[in-house]
Amino acid sequence: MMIGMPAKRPPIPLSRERIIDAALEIADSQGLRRLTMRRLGDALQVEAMAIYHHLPGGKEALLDALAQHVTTVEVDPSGAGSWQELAAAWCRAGRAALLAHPGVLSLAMTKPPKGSAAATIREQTQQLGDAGLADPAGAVRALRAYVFGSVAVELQQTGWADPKTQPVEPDPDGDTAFEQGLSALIAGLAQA
Amino acid sequence: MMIGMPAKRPPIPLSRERIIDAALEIADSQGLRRLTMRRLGDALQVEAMAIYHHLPGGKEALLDALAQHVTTVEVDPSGAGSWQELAAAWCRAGRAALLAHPGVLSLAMTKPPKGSAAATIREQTQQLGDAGLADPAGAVRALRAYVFGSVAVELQQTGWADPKTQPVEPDPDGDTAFEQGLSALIAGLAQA
DNA sequence: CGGCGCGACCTTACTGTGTAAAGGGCGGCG
DNA sequence: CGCCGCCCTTTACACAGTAAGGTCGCGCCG
Repeated sequence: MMIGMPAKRPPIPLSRERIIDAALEIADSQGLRRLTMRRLGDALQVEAMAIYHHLPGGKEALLDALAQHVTTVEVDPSGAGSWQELAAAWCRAGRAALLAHPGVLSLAMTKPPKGSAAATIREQTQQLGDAGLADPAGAVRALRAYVFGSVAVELQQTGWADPKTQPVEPDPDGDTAFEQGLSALIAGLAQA
Repeated sequence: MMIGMPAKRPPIPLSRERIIDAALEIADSQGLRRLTMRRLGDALQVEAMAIYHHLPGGKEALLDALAQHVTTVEVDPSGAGSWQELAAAWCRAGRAALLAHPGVLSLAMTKPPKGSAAATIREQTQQLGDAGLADPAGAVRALRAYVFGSVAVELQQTGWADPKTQPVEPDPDGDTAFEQGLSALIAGLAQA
């Protein structure tokens, strides 16, 4: 009797997009360590091995894709009057993308940028150069460093990983701390 | 015949210190993903389970210890004439400690600081406050962010993880890039 | 000097994980 | 109607972390 046979075809047909979204949700809600092929399969109502069909390269490729996802942003340069504003806009966008998925921050910082992530960096460099900044490559490097570090420190202090530990005194919230350091950095870059 | 019996006692008696050192070496040379209890045991000429005796808490505790190890530094404030110099000294020390063990950077940035790592932060804040800086907490936060991010970006660009990928143009070496951004940040903090 | 207790290490065993390999079944094309 | 190819599942294996319990050797007490 074929009545109760477990549907061979999944409810909706699985795609790279869906896989990455589900992976992000698991990583964010339960931590990277608990992001597992089988668990990911469960979330997608599919056996773990089905994932390999849409993501050749297995888990390594998945992690690369996640890193890429949170380091790919776009900024419209037309809204900025000066390179300072433009730089700030890029930094805020970058920070927002990283903060949106705290679970994969360590991947974003560790994995070398490829594909769209590398393209993002090139675009940012291009725009800042066009906006009149001398040595845009150096500036982008410093700005990226600050954005990465800021988000890392912010997540540390909000005690995102590990429950228990955060006996640090009440900070100013992350936003204002970020803006303060950011304007300091940009001011410093101006007189370089 | 007791001649060939595998020595029950290891050549040298295993200690928390030795465990952490061996773990750092494995993580640096082969990557965090290959740092395994059994492999660590092999490196120490011991079965994996022996480690648990000296490191209650297992792998989680080990990773915490590693993170702590690369975020614990000391700086002698007597050599600095201004808070600017002092801040720079702290940043250089922090960067050196992180660069010394690239394999565990992601842990250092992810895990909330505990124990000696937290003490390091408190000490830095204290010293900068004593040196006349207003809002030392905010400054330390910004500086730490920049140091973390700088090292991350530097390791990305030297292609530390993943072989293949680093089609970025030849950068200025990490040292000078770091110093440039650092002086920019400190200059910006001065006029805040 | 003989036993003995205890701490450092080992053995075994179980659950989970990544992934290669091979097996289905459902849709469409001839 | 039969067959093929795509997606997904099944099965299998090497290796991960770690709980439980065994074993050896050292040092201490009598």
